Amino acid sequence: MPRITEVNDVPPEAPRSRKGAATRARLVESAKEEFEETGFLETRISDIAKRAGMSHGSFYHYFDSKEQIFREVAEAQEAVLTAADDGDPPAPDATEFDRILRANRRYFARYRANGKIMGVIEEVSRYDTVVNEARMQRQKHFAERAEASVRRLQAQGLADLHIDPEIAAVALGAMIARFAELWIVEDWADYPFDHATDQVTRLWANAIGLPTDTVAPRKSRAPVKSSRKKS
Amino acid sequence: MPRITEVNDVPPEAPRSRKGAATRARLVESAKEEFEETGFLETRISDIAKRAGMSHGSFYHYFDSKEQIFREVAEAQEAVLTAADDGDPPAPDATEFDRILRANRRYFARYRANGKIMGVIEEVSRYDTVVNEARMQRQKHFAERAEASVRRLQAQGLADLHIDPEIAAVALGAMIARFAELWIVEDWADYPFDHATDQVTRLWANAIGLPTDTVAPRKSRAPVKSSRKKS
Amino acid sequence: MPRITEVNDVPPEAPRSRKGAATRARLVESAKEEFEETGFLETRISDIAKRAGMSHGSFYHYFDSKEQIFREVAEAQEAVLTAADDGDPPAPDATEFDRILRANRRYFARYRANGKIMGVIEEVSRYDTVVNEARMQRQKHFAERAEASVRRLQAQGLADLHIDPEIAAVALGAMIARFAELWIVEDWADYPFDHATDQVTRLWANAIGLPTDTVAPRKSRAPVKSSRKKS
Amino acid sequence: MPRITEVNDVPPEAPRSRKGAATRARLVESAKEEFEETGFLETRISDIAKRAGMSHGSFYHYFDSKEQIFREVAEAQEAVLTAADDGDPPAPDATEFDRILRANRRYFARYRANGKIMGVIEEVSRYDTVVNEARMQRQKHFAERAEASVRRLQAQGLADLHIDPEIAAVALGAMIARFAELWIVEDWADYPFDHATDQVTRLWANAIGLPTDTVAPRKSRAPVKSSRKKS
DNA sequence: CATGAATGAGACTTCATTCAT
DNA sequence: GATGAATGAAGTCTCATTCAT
Repeated sequence: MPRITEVNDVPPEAPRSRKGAATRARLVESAKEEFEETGFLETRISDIAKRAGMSHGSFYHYFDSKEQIFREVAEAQEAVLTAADDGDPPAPDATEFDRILRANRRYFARYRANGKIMGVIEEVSRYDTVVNEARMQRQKHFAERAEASVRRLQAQGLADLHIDPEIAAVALGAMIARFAELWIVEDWADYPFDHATDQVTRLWANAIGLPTDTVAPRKSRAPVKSSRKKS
Repeated sequence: MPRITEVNDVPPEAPRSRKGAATRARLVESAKEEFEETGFLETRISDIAKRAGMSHGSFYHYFDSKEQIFREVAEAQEAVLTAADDGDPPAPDATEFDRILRANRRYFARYRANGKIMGVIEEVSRYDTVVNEARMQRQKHFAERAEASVRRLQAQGLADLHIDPEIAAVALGAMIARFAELWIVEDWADYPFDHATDQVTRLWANAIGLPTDTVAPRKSRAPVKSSRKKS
Repeated sequence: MPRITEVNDVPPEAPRSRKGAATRARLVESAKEEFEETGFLETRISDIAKRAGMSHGSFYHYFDSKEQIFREVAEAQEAVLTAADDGDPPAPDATEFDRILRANRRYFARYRANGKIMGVIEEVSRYDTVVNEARMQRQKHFAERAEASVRRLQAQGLADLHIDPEIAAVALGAMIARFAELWIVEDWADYPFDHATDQVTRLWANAIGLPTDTVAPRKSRAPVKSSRKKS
Repeated sequence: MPRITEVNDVPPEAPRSRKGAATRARLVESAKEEFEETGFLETRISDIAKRAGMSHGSFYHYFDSKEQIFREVAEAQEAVLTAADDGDPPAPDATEFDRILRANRRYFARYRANGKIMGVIEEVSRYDTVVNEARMQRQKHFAERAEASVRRLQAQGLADLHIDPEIAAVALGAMIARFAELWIVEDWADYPFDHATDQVTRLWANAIGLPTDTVAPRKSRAPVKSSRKKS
């Protein structure tokens, strides 16, 4: 299991028949499930093939290695996380706080819907540079949007001018990402979804100096005593 | 390389002679270096032994497995990160902001001094529950201190009462931890140390509503154009 | 890739249609090219099929195995080497030496025109008895002609009676064959074609005691210093 | 089974203990036997290990691959063929013919004593450049000695000046080598050893114009009818 | 304590060959 | 005839771990 740092330059060609495409899709599906249940390192190629109902040799018609199929799984997942909004458009009179809240809620909801595989991606990104690259792209995607947002708010006099938008974007993005991992993958505690989302967004808003005066305290049950799961 | 989830209950007995203890220490030292250079998965036990200048088989006099020796390396590292303050005591008239800044600076400095191995710990913690446990202890260590701090500040009227101290502690700890990894391990950008430290602390302080009015803007070069390294 | 020692008794039926015959010919052609470029062992059936512009599975309509198609390629090649004279008939007053020279020149010229595949045949003949058999037939073909020639010359008083015609035929045939391989396949040295041909023929003639007095020294640049290529 | 063209740059280190050296020697011995009985391609690493009475994994302590161990076997064999004379020194009054005869007899005797492995070397040399290189070295060794010999005889007026010593050396060396292979490996015919040796030497001597007048016809049973084995 | 030889479980890969469409 | 998906036998190789010396 060598540390993977390069992409194979000659991946197996795309399937040429409808049946082949279906088989390939079945493999990706099975791979995702295996990775979720068994983790990356423990998953064997023959497990994936067996789950997809075919011989292990068939795997090699479609993928060169476990790394390669994982990258496909991971990329699909990253795409889900960074996909454009999929719900109702925000109310026209939504506050800035609401906009941020909405984005965070979407992120956490999507993360939670795929917690298992997200954990595996976090793992693999540490030793597969290709996967790491994809993860960094996601990070960057969010960081850029956040940075632009901070600059805009600063220009509008709504955010603290002492804040460096670039660092703020990275640090707050880090907060969201790592909080999601701790909360959902590591099972750190089982905060109520809305409460945690609201609180984290409040931290974000405060951090950049966005006034939250207008924000009703929400029945936010804080301060709660503790919902911690692990000591 | 099975996913490790249990600690071996019968570790090799502690070395009895002085020479044995020295040999053991040499192994730990060599292991750390190998892990830093090669990563956990790629490092072989024989590499560690060779670097320590001894034969392959001798390793087993001191450790049961690569996992076991890694845990020792990782625990030493976690201890360094959470060690009590090692510098001059804070000035008696230090502001609350300064106290937080001081803690963050210490954390980043220590993290930076051991960036390589921290990255490997992040990796391994994803598939070795013992290592993960140690990492979670660190997280918890910081979270508890942060939570207590927030509660105290709220009680003193210095922090936003809408903030849930528990979630704030976890989220802000996550921000610090992940920002450190991105900045130092992932080499996301090369922010000047003091500037980044100051900015992140400012975000923290703002987040909990700690007044920063009294804080001189510092020659914080913000807003900077960009110091990003990777696109 | 088992050592092949038997011929499959039920080869695929000969193609029935014109199109089939053309396809089959295309395969043989492609196979020869692949073998020349890649060698026998490294060539895969799918390489041959791909080069012939058809799918992998189609190969089996025409041939049972890589060995079988190689035999066809090799036999065609052997046939070329042993084919009857193709040029002008020898001058009626040609000397015996000239007759031998003419035969050798023809052999070397044909060998050289197909050096690549000849090398592969030499290789494969070592582990495919069918190919070896064909090669031995060629050897025997030349040996028989040579033996008859020696006997005739001995009867005419033109050759040394101490020479055993059978052994002479084999040994001199071996000399020609192996010299060709060294010179052309192994690239031992780049002797001028006419010079080498002349010299080797002279050795042959001398060996059997055929008088070469009548042979003009030819502008044979011998003794040359050296034209060796490899040390 | 890739076509091998390069030597591994990091071969397993030499055995460090007496026992290891013995084991290694046992492997080489077993490998030679397996190659002789089964041929190179058909021999599996586990066959070699099993014959040497050890697990297949142990093989990898000493060699990286089948190719590597074969090279060692082949080199030892080439060394045998080119070793200095091992018998009684030639009589001081030996004729030039006798000297050549003696060399040829030695070569054939050694070749015959190792016919099986010589055949395998011939095979492997076609697809392993390292083995081929060793074989070419042997060829060159003989060619150089022969060339020097021809030049000397020419200078002494004992050899035909029309002969190019370089080409003669290569061609006559080729004759000896290939005749040995046909005779001994290919089992072309079972010529009596002395008769064949004598005849081939006579061809050699004649070829370069070395007078053989003084040579008693020897009870050379030539001309024999035929001793051919294969049609 | 130290050595390094020996083991063997376990996974990976290739590719000739079959066969349903 | 042609296609290309599917199979699985067969062999390779690694390396953690044991153990006799």
